[in-house]
Amino acid sequence: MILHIDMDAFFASVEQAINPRLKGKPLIVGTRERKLHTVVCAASYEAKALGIGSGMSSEEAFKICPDLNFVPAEQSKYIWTSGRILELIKGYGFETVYVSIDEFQIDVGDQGQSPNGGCPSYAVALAEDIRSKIHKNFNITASVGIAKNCLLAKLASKLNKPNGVAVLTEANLAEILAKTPVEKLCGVGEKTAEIFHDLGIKTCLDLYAKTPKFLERNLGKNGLNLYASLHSEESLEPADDDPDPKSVGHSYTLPRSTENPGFIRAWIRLLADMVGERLRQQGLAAATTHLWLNGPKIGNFGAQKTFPEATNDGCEIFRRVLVNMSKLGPQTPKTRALGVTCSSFTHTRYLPLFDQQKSRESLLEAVDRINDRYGDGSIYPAAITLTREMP
DNA sequence: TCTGGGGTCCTAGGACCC
DNA sequence: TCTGGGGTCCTAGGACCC
Repeated sequence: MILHIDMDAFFASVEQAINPRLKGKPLIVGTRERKLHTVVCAASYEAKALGIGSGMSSEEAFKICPDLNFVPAEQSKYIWTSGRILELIKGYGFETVYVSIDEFQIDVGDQGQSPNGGCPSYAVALAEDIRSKIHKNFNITASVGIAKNCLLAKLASKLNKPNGVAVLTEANLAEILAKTPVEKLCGVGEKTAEIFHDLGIKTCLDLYAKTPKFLERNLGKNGLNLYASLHSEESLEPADDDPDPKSVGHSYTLPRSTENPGFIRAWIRLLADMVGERLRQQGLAAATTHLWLNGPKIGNFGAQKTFPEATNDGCEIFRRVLVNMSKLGPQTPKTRALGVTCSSFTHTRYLPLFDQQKSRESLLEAVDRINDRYGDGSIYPAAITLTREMP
């Protein structure tokens, strides 16, 4: 049996735990400092009760509830809390997997299963114990789903949210899957759901009954994977808690579209710098840079290029992004949003050090130390100050 | 008036190598 | 000179997740 542990309204709950004044009140956590031009990253259950949900623009949320409390997201708090919760769960001694910042899975083996498909009381007792410890230690609630595999356990965790436990057993599986729309299943998004509906698959039970051949014919590898995850009875694979990232990027949506090339270049420079700083923090250097632009005329434009040497210097990343941008021609297109992403990493400890790079590296080290000590943005390239609208 | 920001994985075609 | 078959790397784009 697998237990899927899912924090309830995680970011919002952490903020309410830190600031008791926010307890019991409608609250949203936004993606930016300012409460306008942001979207809801997490909503407290008090806000959800009013019809506010994540993904909604904050303007819309404030229209529904003018006294809404707003807190800008601060990743470090959630990462810290997430890490402590992971430690707590690992303390039980089962195979544990970190799924995402607010989700964890443990494999309790056969102990959770009783012979005739009845209630696996051991797993339920364990789930309640974990939930109460999380509540006691962090003052936030969690919901737990219990089932024979990860995908079904994750599905189950949503059934009695918030602050509840749900168990899928052989005895109740069909009944519950029949009541659950197929798009609730992780891995079934908008496009896949559309295909399923055309095939007459409406509920999770409809999907559960299909053969692997049928799913492969209609969805390719994705269908085959879905079948495997849905029917799997394998134990949890040990996974690395902190694997190296595959890509690191930053993007930003401007308040309005602009064609001002200096403005756009300054933003690219800033984003490149932010990416470089994060790469250095993680001891990584990247060979591939990717530029993404979005505008009314161009739609989504992406261009990536791989260079022979890896870098984590914001200035160099910026130069490389400009190479990508030249694919657009000499004219700067009207731009609404832009992003810089790096990938194809090597660890800096394996990187050869050339003499001419040494002074550049000590400069970057000094910049990082200053920003570390006095806060991000204490020192930055002058090229970024081209416009007063920069944060 | 579109609607943020951070990611992963998969597919498919082209270039290039043996 | 043409042709086959096997493989890797790179780029672009789509779908999905939190």
